[in-house]
Amino acid sequence: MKRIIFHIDVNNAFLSWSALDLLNHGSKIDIRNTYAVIGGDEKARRGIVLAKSNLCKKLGIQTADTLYSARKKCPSLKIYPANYSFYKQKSDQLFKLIRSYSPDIEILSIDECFLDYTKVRKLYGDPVSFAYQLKDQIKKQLKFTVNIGIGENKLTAKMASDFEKPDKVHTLWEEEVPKKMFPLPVGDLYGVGKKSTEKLVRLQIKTIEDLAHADLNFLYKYFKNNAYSMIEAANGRNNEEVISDSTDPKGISNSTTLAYDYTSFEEVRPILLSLSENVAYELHKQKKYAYVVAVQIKDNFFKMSSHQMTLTNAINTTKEIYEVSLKLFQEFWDETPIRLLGIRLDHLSEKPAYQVSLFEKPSEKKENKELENVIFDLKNKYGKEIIKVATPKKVEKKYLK
DNA sequence: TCTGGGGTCCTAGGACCC
DNA sequence: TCTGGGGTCCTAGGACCC
Repeated sequence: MKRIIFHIDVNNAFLSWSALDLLNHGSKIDIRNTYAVIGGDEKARRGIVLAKSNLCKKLGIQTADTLYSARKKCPSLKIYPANYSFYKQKSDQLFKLIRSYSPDIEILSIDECFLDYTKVRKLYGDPVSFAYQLKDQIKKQLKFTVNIGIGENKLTAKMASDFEKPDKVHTLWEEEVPKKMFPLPVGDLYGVGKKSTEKLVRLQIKTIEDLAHADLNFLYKYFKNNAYSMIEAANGRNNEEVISDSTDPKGISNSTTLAYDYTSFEEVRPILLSLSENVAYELHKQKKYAYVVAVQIKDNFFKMSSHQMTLTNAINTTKEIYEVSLKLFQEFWDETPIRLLGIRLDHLSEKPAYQVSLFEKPSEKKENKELENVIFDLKNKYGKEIIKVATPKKVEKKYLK
């Protein structure tokens, strides 16, 4: 049986939502109709474009451009900071509205989801008219616009929502693939990024049509197992299911770009501590333990590297994560100046699988965990900022004892 | 005042085991 | 008296996504 899949995507999500936030706070202008971007803090070396208005897009400003280059393209550019907690509210409102029509939605990111229309078609009728109705209801109730793409699978639905914007409904049915998708540059295909595009173009594969008709054996030499799925996608074929039950995350990470390059272990320690605390808090919220701890470094040449360790017993406290990350850091840092530091937890488990070692005092361990549970529960109840680290030094002392 | 942060999935090579 | 082979786990890096 043929499926009908929707992909619903908020137009310029962060910028649209910030526009509402500003209007709520008495702004006279709607930044959606101006030369505006949402951008990071340049002084903190986070100066990139997170979202742009359509006017900016016309000037060639792209997401992830440096603000420096964006300003060159548009000297009168206005830059606004991101407001993630407000974005989360808007996102929740959007998914709640969509769920009121069907629980079968798969959330891809803060501003987009798939909806399997196949099962609710009998209730709501023609998919295209329903999509228009849904899009208009979102605009009316939530005051921002979306694009809705409709296809027989996730890939075509996703590609369709990316056609002309904003505030549009597009279909990409099987028979429309040659006309609507084949002429696009190969890099527009979902799953074909910068590196693959460069390689494909070198092989004279420039459009999605070129890729759709490419020889699998030939491409296999360059892309290995990815060659098959790339060709399938180019033909508009995909059989992934819409997965509505949100699956648990596979890992938890937290990283931070430093305001200047760090060159000493003393500078690094409090950062690792605070990263440890953040990931431990996330872990606590998910009631999980981690078997793998990794430390990530981006050096001042932008080279990323990481070092990880698999533990016999899964851990979950700040102290434990901090101790492991200190060890990992010391093992692999080659003293290159550091631009970014991160900690990632992997191989998460429901249980600690903890076996008390012969040489450990179990009571000490228990006390530490119980204290942290109290702290994290307070954070959950009253907000993350309720308990603040007094000074990194002091807390560090506590944890290192 | 140049380049974020949080994810997922895949691959290659080495260790280890039978 | 030249060095098997298959499976699994672990690590590091890379590509891609929003």
